[in-house]
Amino acid sequence: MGRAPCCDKANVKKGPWSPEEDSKLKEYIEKYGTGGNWIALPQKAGLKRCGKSCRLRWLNYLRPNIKHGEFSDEEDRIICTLFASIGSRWSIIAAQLPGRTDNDIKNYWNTKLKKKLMGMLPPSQRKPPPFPSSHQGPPIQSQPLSYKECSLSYYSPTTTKSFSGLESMSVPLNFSNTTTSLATNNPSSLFQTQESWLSSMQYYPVKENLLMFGSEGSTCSSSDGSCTQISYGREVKQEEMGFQSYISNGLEENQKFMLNYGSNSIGGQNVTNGYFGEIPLDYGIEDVKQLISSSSPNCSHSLLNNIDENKTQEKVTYFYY
DNA sequence: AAGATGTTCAACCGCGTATCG
DNA sequence: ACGATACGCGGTTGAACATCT
Repeated sequence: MGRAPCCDKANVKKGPWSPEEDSKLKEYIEKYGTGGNWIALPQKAGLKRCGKSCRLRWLNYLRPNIKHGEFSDEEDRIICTLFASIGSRWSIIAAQLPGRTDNDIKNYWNTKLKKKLMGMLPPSQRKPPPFPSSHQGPPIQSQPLSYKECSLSYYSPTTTKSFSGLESMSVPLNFSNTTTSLATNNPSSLFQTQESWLSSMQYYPVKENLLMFGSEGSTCSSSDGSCTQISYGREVKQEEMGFQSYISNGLEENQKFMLNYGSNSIGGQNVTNGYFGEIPLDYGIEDVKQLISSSSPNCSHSLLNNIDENKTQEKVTYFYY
């Protein structure tokens, strides 16, 4: 049995918004706010629209300070770098780009940026060998690496279940310059990009179980105007922890390094999309990482190098473990 | 000029999660 | 604790427009 519809589909208008509808919605929200209830809003505002439709229209088009038009090179860099790091977490990426919406960024990525990146590669590399995805073929690591062997891996302190579909995360990140082996099609590039990405970040222990990425001071924006950027302490909303990483034992002997891109689970067990789940794009995250690491220095290299110089230096990211 | 093909982007859909009673 | 409801997110669709043949 399916979920109950959020509104009476028969009595709501669909399709493009008319200028009249736009002004009705805008006027109402500017006057009364959303009231925290999008479902009831259209009726109050005199609109024959679904609440979700109103919300989307407001967030993606009508709300103040929305930026339309071309993306700057700087924005390109941020998008590429974040995509390489966290995958298609568009709302998080949007939070780093004031005035841009997740929908905008998603569209921009899918229609332009992906192709732009591909164009930077030499022809022989434009279609990299398919990275073993989570749903095709055997896992990269059928046997979990020991923590000594694999300093970057998914780690769940609470479960011994296998990480089906997540094995692609078991990429060694060699902080201590020990040699490692990895069964990927292109381990060196992976390794290189993982390392270059992480080394491009500033990270340092703040407290015993807390690492801080970036630098101090933080402002943020997101598609709904709330602050969803990274995280701000243990009391942050769940959604703000979407970018959380649990890092343990990554920087010292006997330490384990773990990133968790899952929004709600230690060890990433509930990750269903984004980095380690389905990767529907023609060029997945690993491809992008490779692109970023291997394309021309004056462009792609700066993607990684400039991110913290220009943007994330203004951000602060706490990672609990 | 006209049809075919490609591109863009606003909007929709369904799912996971948070919140509330 | 549990079910109902609402929100937010990411993937997908399709109409409008642009470019090609």
